[in-house]
Amino acid sequence: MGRRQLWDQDEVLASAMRLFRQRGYLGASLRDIEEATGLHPGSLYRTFQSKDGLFHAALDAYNERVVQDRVRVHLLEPADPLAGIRSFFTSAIETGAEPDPGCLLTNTAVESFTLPATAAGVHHGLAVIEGGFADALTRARHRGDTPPDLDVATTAAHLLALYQGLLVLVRAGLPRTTLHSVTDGAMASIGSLRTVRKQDDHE
Amino acid sequence: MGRRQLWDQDEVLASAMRLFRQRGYLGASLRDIEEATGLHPGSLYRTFQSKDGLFHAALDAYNERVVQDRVRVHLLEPADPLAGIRSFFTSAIETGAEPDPGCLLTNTAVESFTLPATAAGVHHGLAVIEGGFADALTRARHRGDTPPDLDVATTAAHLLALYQGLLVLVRAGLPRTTLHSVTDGAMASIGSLRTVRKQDDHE
DNA sequence: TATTTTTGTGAGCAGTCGTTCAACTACGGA
DNA sequence: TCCGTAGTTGAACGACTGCTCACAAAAATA
Repeated sequence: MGRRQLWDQDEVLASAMRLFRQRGYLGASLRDIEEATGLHPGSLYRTFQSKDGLFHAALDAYNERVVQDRVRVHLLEPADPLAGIRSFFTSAIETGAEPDPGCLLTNTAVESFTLPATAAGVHHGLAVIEGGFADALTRARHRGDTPPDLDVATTAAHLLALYQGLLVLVRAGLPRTTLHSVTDGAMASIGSLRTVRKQDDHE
Repeated sequence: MGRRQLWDQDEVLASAMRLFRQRGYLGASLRDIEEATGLHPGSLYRTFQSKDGLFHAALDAYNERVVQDRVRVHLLEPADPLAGIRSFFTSAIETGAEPDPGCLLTNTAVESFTLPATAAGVHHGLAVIEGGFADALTRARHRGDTPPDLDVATTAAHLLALYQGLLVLVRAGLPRTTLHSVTDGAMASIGSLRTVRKQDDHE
């Protein structure tokens, strides 16, 4: 059935993902992509149709691999959900990369919000993170680690915003101490959001 | 002393600022800038030396006008500091512009972190916001609106991260209801951060 | 008025952008 | 072995990029 493909699609997407995280969509030229992936334009366009196509494939791969993995490891699986939430935050700070590539979702939301197909990918990734927070919070509540009337949904949205904000500050290059105090604030703020319904507040 | 300048520098910087907020640094071409400001390249380069130069001037103007104004109006001046903090958040949601241009600091931190001169401008703007939060929190504590042992510095960093995260979610185009619940979370979380050190806190 | 000094104008430069495509290479089936 | 098919290669395209500069226009000075 003809010649075999010489390259691995997962590897190529991983390289493209790395490049887009560091330089952004507009900042990564096709020459850069060529160098990073080792693919010549012909092969690239045969498979992904366009730069947009490659970007969306990379964004999907980011959601399916990086985001889902991180959510599973830190938010869904740990026996201690609150400790998991904390490690979810701290692991975003200590990436080791310099300069920090940040999160492709954050960067994409801010940079290329105009492309409509992109918005869907970003929304999906954010929803996965928010869902992970909600799951961890629900489990923490059942364990008695939070107030019983914790407003899980609102707290999950709150943590999502805090996490995205942390990634902005990471990207801005703020000192580690500041970033860690944001994590401390995130953990401390869990439990401050109760369901408003009946106020039976005793403490 | 020669011919007079026909254009107003503040107006030009305001137009450039608007364009950079919407499209980003890389997304705004010099032809776009020409159209937005009404300036021809010759005048632009005579005054600002380069596209970078114009961008930095626009970033400085953003810090000095937009950021400082917002901080003063919502965080420094209101008699009720907590209400001011709330309005600081909600006013970032209801901008009326579509799509929302977001915050030039957030966008710049994420997009063009490589340019070193840019980092200084971003850091400065973020510090102004954080300082505004700290001022409002201190005043709220003196009024008895927060626990007396509120950790002002950490809470200010916490609110800064939340605010930046909110701007990311705004830019991602999440529904208003989600954004408002982030604001609710921000307000509820104030007071959850106490000073850890065991000390004689009377005030 | 003539001269000097500053600013405005926009055609045009060299380089880069995303993209195409014709020639070439390797594989399966006849 | 030869053909049909799928994949690879890289030169080249028009459009666009940031930027320059020779020239025109207007104000201050002589």
